[in-house]
Amino acid sequence: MMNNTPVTLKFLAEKLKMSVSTVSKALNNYPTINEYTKQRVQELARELHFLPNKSAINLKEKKSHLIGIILPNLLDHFFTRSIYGVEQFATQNGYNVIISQSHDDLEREIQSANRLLRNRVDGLIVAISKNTQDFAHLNQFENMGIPVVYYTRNPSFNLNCHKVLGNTFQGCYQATKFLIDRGHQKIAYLGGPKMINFTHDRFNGYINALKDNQLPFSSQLVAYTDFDPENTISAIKKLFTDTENVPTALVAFKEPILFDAIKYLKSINYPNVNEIECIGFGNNSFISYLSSPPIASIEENPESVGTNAIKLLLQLINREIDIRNYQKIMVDCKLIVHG
Amino acid sequence: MMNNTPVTLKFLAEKLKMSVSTVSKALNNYPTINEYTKQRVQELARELHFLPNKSAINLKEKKSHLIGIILPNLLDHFFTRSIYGVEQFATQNGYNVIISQSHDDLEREIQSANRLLRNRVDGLIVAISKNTQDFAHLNQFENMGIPVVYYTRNPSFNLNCHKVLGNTFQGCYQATKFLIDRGHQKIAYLGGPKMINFTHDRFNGYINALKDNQLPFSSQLVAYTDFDPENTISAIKKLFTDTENVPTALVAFKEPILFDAIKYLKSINYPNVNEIECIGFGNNSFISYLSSPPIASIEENPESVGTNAIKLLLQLINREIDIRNYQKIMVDCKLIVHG
DNA sequence: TTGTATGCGTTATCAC
DNA sequence: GTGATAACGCATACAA
Repeated sequence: MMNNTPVTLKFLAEKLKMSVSTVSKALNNYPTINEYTKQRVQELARELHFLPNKSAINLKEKKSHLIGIILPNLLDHFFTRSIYGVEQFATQNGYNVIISQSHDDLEREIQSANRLLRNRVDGLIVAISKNTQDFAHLNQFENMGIPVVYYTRNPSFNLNCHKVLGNTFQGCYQATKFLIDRGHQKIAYLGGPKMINFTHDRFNGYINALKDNQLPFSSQLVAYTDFDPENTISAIKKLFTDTENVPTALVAFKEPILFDAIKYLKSINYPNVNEIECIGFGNNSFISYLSSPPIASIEENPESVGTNAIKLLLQLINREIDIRNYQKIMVDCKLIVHG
Repeated sequence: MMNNTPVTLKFLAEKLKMSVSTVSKALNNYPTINEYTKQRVQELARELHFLPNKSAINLKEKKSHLIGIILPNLLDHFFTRSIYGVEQFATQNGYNVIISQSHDDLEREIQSANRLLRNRVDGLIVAISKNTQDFAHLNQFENMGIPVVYYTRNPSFNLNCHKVLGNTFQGCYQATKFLIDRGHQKIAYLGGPKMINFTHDRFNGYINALKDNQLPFSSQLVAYTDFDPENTISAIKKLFTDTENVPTALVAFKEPILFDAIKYLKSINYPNVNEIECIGFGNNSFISYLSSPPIASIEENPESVGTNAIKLLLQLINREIDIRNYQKIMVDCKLIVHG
């Protein structure tokens, strides 16, 4: 059952007493090749389970057919779901996807980037770590003519890069508006790491919803954290200790962080925790298991973000869009009301 | 900044007025090459950012340096965590990992397998779908001399394949024993799909723990489900309706399914739900957010399962272990008591 | 309609 | 110490 001599074009050619190029053309359905010849070649190829050697094709075409993707963490369902969109479309177009996790660590992100570069990926999709401020390791790619698409997390100050983003402004606006419409006057905002664009757009959505509905803004109602539960607790303490200015609702930049917040409030027996109406980004499937779930979630449509990223990347790879013609694509969020 | 002529060995050779082979040897630190020559070559290579062409090397070495991995779903933290172990070790050894999700669907698993075969992966790691009973699509690999390692989910009846498994017998035994030691007499067992080896080992662990502790077995206390919440509800109905034989504790084959079960019991206002002591496989990080969390979890050490799988696979690829010398590796579980 | 020759970028064998 | 040459497997321009 196990073949020792590999089945190559040459091998087929010898068996068929034809030239290698005829075999090659026959398999690739060249119009100049005789029908009968094609049949003979294709039949033998099938019979001997001929598989074209991908490395040889890659060498010839000067392509690896590999797409690199760097992201912080696959335990975050946003990224896992975004992968789904990427793989789907990449696969359909003959590309394989190599996933590399940075664990939100700059050093590992740099290593991932260098490794993917050495492996000559044809394009890169990246969600930067929370510490990424210098982009030399990512700029290498464009300098070699390899397109890069930043998705979700990206250098917000930089216009000279391709971006695919969730429209977190709109998402946050909608969430805040929803809470206002339910009669809340004191809506707290719990924001994420300031380095990355986690913060600005969402915060602006929050602010604008307040303004558009004639609610006053109070800096007492805003606090920032990151992915460390300790910092979330500090932030929550800040928001909920001023007894004269107690929030009755809360918008958080990310769902697990919101859960940490609620967990803390419960742990200190904060009065009427269940009456605080909360909304976070994510729409995590675990919500259905929570005893006091958020009243709604901001669905970020990660699959769509992923699909848009890979579609743009392939257009750049295929030179359908010039690599210097920087694109920005926004994917709308959707408010999902629970229960 | 953007190079148009690619930096190849030939290009370097011309610049340096040397032969291509000398440049190649210099870069690979051949002992026969003059020290000064090496320096000149390596310096220019660094200066011009020379990157050896992976496709050419792959062609020469008859390797793709690609590892394929087929698994049901990345939303399952077990698999996501197992990936971590795989990637870590694969990367260190110069391999890239291509992940392919079957979504527990046989048809998609077959497509994934064929795609990975076409891409000539050097080895395959696979957790089969819940419907996989025919293995032709996976046997292709071994027939071409490409090693396959089954991990976690595998054809339990088949000894002629390489396996890396969590020791679910031991995990389930430990969990059941733990509940017995806490005084429970009626411990229910909620098992998974019967096709795959989800079931046998765990069930045996349960049974053996009962037996070793002189507790009677009752088929009333055993029910089976899969990943469909509907079926879980049916199973739970079976377990908790016989009022004379009501379980006071429950062991479940997978944590999210356990959560579905508890959620259902709560939804029907089952009396004293919080007093039912539950244990499931997984040790999901979301547990800390649950108001009535399981009393303990069976930690399956997925990272270690992944690491063992890739280590075995690389040994097979490198012919350090004969491909017909079938290996079976067990990774112990650990009972994690919460709170 | 088919075959010959060349090149993709690298490594390895053998001369020199 | 260094260099010419072949080979890996495939695709294609050109010749026949």
